[in-house]
Amino acid sequence: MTEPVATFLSGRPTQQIAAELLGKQLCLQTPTTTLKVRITETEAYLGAIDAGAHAYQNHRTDRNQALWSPAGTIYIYQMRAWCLLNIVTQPADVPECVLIRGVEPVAGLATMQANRPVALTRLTDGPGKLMQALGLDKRLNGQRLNQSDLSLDLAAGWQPAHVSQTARIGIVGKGDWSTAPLRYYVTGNPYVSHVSRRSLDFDHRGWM
DNA sequence: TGTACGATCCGCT
DNA sequence: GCGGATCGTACAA
Repeated sequence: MTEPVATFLSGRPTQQIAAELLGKQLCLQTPTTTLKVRITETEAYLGAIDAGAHAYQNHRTDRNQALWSPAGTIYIYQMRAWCLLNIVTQPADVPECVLIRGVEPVAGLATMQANRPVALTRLTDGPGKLMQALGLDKRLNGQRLNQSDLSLDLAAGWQPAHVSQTARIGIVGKGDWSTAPLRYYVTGNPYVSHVSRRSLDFDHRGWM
């Protein structure tokens, strides 16, 4: 992992990292092209204390062991028929992460639409959808950002005009953790899950 | 706009 | 078996 990314991911709470990842650019090197996307929606998962997290009470399995690796490690797991992308955010043995729930296409749109032939507005507005559009699966699980085909390019980021903060999606029956405001998204951006089409900013898509 | 349901993998009972 | 950090289709209003 290159030094700027290590610095970005170190020494701050996972909630703050989740918020600041909005607008940052992810790059995926494929055999034929480079796919680029900007992050529009994230969720923070706070490890051992978080009843909504896979690492709750340090519960460790074959599936989630990447969470105990250092910040910058990629954690991908399968949910039903879909794979979901997370970035580990804390030092080794602190199993916190950020789930990437939405991204806005920047480059390689034709490849993404070939991977996922749906309308543009539904291409990457969900955690499983964006993985299908990028053509990713569990093979990247346990690898590291910027030391694999997937990298975080901090220099190319955009700035959200406004960030919305809500409860996480799909965390049901987990007490206060079901309502904790740990989901962050670029207000008005169309590439965000579970937003009504009427509330979108068609001029700037929520960017400054 | 919303609710219901099946697809289909992993971890638990 | 059952349920989950999901998604697409079917169907109702």
